[in-house]
Amino acid sequence: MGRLKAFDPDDALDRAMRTFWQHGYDATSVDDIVVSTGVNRASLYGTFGDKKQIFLRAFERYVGASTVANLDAATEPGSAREALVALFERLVSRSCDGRNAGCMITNTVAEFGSRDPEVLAHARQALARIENALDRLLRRAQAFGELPADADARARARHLMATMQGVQVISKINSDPRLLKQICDQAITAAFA
Amino acid sequence: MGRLKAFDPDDALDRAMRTFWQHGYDATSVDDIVVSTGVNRASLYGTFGDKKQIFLRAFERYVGASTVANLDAATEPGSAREALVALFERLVSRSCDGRNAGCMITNTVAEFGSRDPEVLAHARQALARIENALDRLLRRAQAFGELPADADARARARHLMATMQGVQVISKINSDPRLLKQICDQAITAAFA
DNA sequence: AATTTAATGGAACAATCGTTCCATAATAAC
DNA sequence: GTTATTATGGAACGATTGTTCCATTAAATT
Repeated sequence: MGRLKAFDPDDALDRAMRTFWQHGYDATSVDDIVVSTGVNRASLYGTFGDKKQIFLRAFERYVGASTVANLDAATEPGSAREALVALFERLVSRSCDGRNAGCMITNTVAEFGSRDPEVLAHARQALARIENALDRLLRRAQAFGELPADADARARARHLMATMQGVQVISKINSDPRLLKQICDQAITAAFA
Repeated sequence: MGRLKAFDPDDALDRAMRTFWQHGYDATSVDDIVVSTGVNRASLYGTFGDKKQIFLRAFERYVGASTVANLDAATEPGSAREALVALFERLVSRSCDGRNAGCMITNTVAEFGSRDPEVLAHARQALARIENALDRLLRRAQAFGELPADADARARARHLMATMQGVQVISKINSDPRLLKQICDQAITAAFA
C-alpha cells in the first residue's frame, strides 16, 4: 500500500557513491546528491535518513564493490604472486583513467580525522577486510612455496596495504602508470623476498 | 605609520596550520581560525587574504617545518640507512602521540581531489621535495656501498614515499606503534635489498 | 598637537548549508 | 470507488558559511 518509489535505491546509492568518492564528504552538498541521483530531497531523506547515513551506505557500497570484489579474486587457486601482480595492475590502470578520485576509503580516513567515531569504525573495518584478504593471499603463497614459511605474512600484508594506500594518494598527483607500477613492483618484490 | 599589528603573523599561521592539519580545509571554518589564532577576522583578511590563501600559507609552513626539516637531516654524513631508520622511527612515534592528524600533505591531496589546481600544485611540489630528499638519501647510500650501485634509487625513493603516505593513513585508524614500525621495517628492507 | 595611515572589533552581508514541512500524486487494500 | 498509506515536488526553515564594511583605536610622521 502507498505510492511506489520512482527510483531504484541501489542505483541512487551507486550514483551518490560516485559523487562522494570524487568530491569527499564536506565538499558534496545534499543538492549535489539530488542532482547526481535525480532523486528528490524529500525522497532521499525518507529512504536513507540524513546526509551522513547516505554517505555511510554509499561507503559500504564502495567497499563491497570496488575493494573486496577485487581482493576476493585472490582466494582463487593458482599462483598467489600472479594474483597479486594482477591486483596491483588493475589498481594502477584504474588509478590512471582520466579523472581519478583515488581510493574512497583512503580519502575518507584522511578527511574524517577522528571527528566521527561511526565513520571511523566503518573505515577501520574496511581496511581490516583488505588486510585480511592480503594476509590470506600471502598464506596461500606460503602453501604454494612462493613465500618462505617462516615469513611474517601479516606484517607483509600490512606493508602491501600501506603501499596500496600510498599509491592511490600519489596517483591523484602524478598519474603516470609507469611510475605507479614501479612502486607496486617494489612492494611485491619486498612481499615475496 | 599606522597602527601596529597586535599579533605575530608567523605565530598565527602556525596555529592556523595546526587547525587545518587536524580538521582539513572544508571542516575548518574561518571562525575556527579566528578562535585558534586569537586574531580578528578583519585582521586575518587584511593580512593574508581569503580562507584559501590562509590555508596555502599554513600548508607551506607545514611543508617547510615538518617534512623538509626532518628529511634534510638526511643530507648529513654517515650511514644513510641509519638515517632512514631514524626518520621512520620519528614518523611512527609522532603518528602515535594521542590525537594524530596524519600527514597534512596526504590529507590535502585526499581532500582536494583535482578540484583546485593551485592547491594541487602546492601538494605536488611538496611531494616532489620529499621524493627528491629520499632519492638523495639513497644515492648517498650507494656512495657508501649500502646499496648496490645499479639499483634504481628513484624508484625506491618513490616506494619509500608511498609507504610513508600509507603509514600515515593507517595511523589514523590504528595507532599501534609496533604495527606501524613493522610496515616501515618492511619498506626499509625493500629499499636496501 | 595635528595628521595620516593602518589595525582592530563587531555588526552585517548574501549565499549556501542540512533539514523539515506540506500539499499533491500515486498506489494497494477494502 | 473509497480509503489508507506512502512517495513526490518544491517551498521554506534556521543555522552557518565566507566575506565585507565601518566606526574606533593606535602608532608614526610632520
